[in-house]
Amino acid sequence: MTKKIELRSEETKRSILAASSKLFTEKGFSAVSIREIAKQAGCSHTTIYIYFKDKEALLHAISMPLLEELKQKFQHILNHLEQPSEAKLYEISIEFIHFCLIHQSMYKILFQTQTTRVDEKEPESNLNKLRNELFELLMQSLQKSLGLKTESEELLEYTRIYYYTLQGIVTTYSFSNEPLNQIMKRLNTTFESAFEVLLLGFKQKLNIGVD
Amino acid sequence: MTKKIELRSEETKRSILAASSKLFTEKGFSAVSIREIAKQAGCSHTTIYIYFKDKEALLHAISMPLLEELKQKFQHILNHLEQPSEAKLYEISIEFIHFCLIHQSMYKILFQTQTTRVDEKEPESNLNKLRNELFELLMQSLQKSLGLKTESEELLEYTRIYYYTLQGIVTTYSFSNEPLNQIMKRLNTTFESAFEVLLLGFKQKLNIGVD
Amino acid sequence: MTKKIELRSEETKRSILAASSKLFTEKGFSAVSIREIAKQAGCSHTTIYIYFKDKEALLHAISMPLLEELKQKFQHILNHLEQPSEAKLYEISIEFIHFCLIHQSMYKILFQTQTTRVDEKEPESNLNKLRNELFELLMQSLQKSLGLKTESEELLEYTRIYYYTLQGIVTTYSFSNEPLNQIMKRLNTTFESAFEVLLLGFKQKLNIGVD
Amino acid sequence: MTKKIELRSEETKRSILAASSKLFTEKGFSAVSIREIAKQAGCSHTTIYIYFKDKEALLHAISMPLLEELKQKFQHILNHLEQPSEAKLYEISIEFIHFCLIHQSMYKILFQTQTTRVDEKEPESNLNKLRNELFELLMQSLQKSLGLKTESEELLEYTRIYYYTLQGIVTTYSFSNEPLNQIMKRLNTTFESAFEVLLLGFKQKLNIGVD
DNA sequence: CATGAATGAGAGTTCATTCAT
DNA sequence: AATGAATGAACTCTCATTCAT
Repeated sequence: MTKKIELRSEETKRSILAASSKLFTEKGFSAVSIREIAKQAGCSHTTIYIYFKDKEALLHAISMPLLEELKQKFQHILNHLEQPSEAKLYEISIEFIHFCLIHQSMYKILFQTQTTRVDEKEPESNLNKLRNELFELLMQSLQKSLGLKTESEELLEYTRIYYYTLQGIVTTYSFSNEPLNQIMKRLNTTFESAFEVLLLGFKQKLNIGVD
Repeated sequence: MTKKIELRSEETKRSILAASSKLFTEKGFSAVSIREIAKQAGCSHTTIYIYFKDKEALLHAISMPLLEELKQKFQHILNHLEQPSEAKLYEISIEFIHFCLIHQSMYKILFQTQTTRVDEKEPESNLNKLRNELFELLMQSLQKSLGLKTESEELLEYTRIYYYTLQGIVTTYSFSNEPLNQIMKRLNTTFESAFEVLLLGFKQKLNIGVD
Repeated sequence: MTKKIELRSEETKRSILAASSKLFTEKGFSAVSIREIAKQAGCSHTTIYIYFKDKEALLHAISMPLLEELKQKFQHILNHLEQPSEAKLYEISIEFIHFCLIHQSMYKILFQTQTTRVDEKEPESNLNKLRNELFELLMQSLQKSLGLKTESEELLEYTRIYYYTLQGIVTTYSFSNEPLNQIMKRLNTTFESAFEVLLLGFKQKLNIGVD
Repeated sequence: MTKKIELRSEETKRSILAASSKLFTEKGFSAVSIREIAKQAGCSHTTIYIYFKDKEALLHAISMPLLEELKQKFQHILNHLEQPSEAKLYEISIEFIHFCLIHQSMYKILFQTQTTRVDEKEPESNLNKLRNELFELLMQSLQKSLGLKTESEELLEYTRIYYYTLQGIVTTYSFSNEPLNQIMKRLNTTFESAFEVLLLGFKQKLNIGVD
């Protein structure tokens, strides 16, 4: 009996999450109204308030699985693919860019929002934790590409630089109206070049430092 | 006689601009209401409509001088400072980052908004023009640092890459709550390193290409 | 359970319709504000937007039943009354004039507004359809009074002329401040005469045409 | 000295009147703003308030000359044209219809508004006086066409009926979006027919009455 | 668990009008 | 005589949210 209800409840919650995810991604957080989400989710707008304190809580609930998904992609590339380290780094990077451009309007929230709400401890720190994990994976990949020691100062620094460039690319291309495919194509050549430049720079700088 | 009035009018307009500038910067464009601006400016909200067609017009009126100011800083560094090219590029970059972080929430509008309003030609294209000019100045500075030919393909590509990194840094640090001074300090070491890496990378890649 | 709620909802909707109807009739469409309606209806102004998309939708919701009612009166006179055709025509006409004068300020909307909104097909075309049906009934009545063929050119023309005169009477008397009863009385003699003149004219013209 | 100023003043007033007249005619009274008039008149909107108490006063100041103009056309047709009486009546009628359709949006004010404002005695009664004079001229023309006695009861009644039809035609065609030329063409055949019908009816009724 | 009903706050914008000059 | 500056009231409409059921 109760199980049935619980199941239904779960389902409703999931459909709300799916709807918000879709809409936020398409139109951006503040451009989507609660009623719109409810309509898409096939429930009343009041129902949303049963599961989520407010609009922002909903947002955070969405962010997690998205980032989780990205993390798994990263891990898969790192662990299950038979490729040289650099190729893996390249692939991870493209994956990251692609992911950010797909979730254009969520992007800001996913990567840039300060997790301010301290009252509800858990969800925020979790989000932060995930972000850090993604960064760690990127670092790990860069480390292998450059043959650096695991915990060196340089590694952290270089990863940051690398990460900035990725972010910069995303922000720049974020506001184009072209379809994603085209953007990714146009972007590919530029990124390839950027990738080369950065790796060359890193290596060169390491050599100099050694001297 | 009339001068007094004109002066008062000018003052009102200025106070509106100052208020909007402040508020937009603090809270972002759409989070600020016309009435809020009026209160801050010390006038009625209808008065704003005397001077500016609508909210967006107000925004553009603010954007232009800001970018103009930045452009002049760029030009000053490029033309009037006695420094090696690389030092100039470095300084321009820091200036750019600093500027973007000061105008945090305006940033998006200043650099990332598609200029959609095509009906009224002037204001928008002017904004775009300014943006391009800023990019040109950056390109020019990079060109001199790398000793490249003025219109080479590589130059454009490298400038893009360089610009991405700047953007990336800005976006990353944009959402910190630290005071600007501290951010700039923290950021300085990282950027110094990034700067080195990029230039090394560019040069290396040019050499390889030559071979 | 739910029935109670539904009933309340229905009641609210009805009270909104009643209020708008009253106010529009008294003061004219654009002179009435949504908040005014809400106050009269005893609800918040936002509630109105729950039931009606916007002000215009509200207007149409009012118009339809009114015209429907008039149409039924027409039909009742035509079909259920034992009277000579001319008497029926006379009665229909008086009914029409009466109706228009009761709904003074709605009059313009009911009969004269171009139905511009083409995007949402239904409501508008329905209104137009109703208008045409009323005209058809009038035509039918005139046809029987004159003994004309159903689809003749003359019939259409004469109905137009007849309709103009009705409209003219309404417009003329529309702006008097007298109570409706008195107007109708004053108007009666004049209309009786107009009725005679027109019918005589029509018949005479038909005879001449025949010769 | 003073004369020059007075002249200028007169001129300003005239330009305001001209502007309002044009705009009211084009867009209707309430759709025109004071500022719009001022712009068209080439003066400040505050200037308007020097000459006219408020928007409505402006409206009444415009009405008079317009009606005056129409009256003169009527008189010209009646007195200076060499045509049979019926032709003159026809022409007057067409003139009337034409006038009303040109001044579409003023129409309501010109012919239908109750002159309520009693505080300023003069202008209103003048407007009413003019309206009556126009009606008188129409009556006079009809009287000659029917060969009736000047002050007969029938004449008044028939003129009313005739006037209703004119009004009805105007109201009906008022809301078309076609250009005036086309409307007048379409309207011509219908009116010709209506004219015939009415005159035939009048004459017939007179004959019957005599018998 | 879920919902329709209802709301207050607030958004941008326009208006006729007044005041000081 | 004429004006630019400035205002308050009002407009339609949207929103996130709460309440009673």
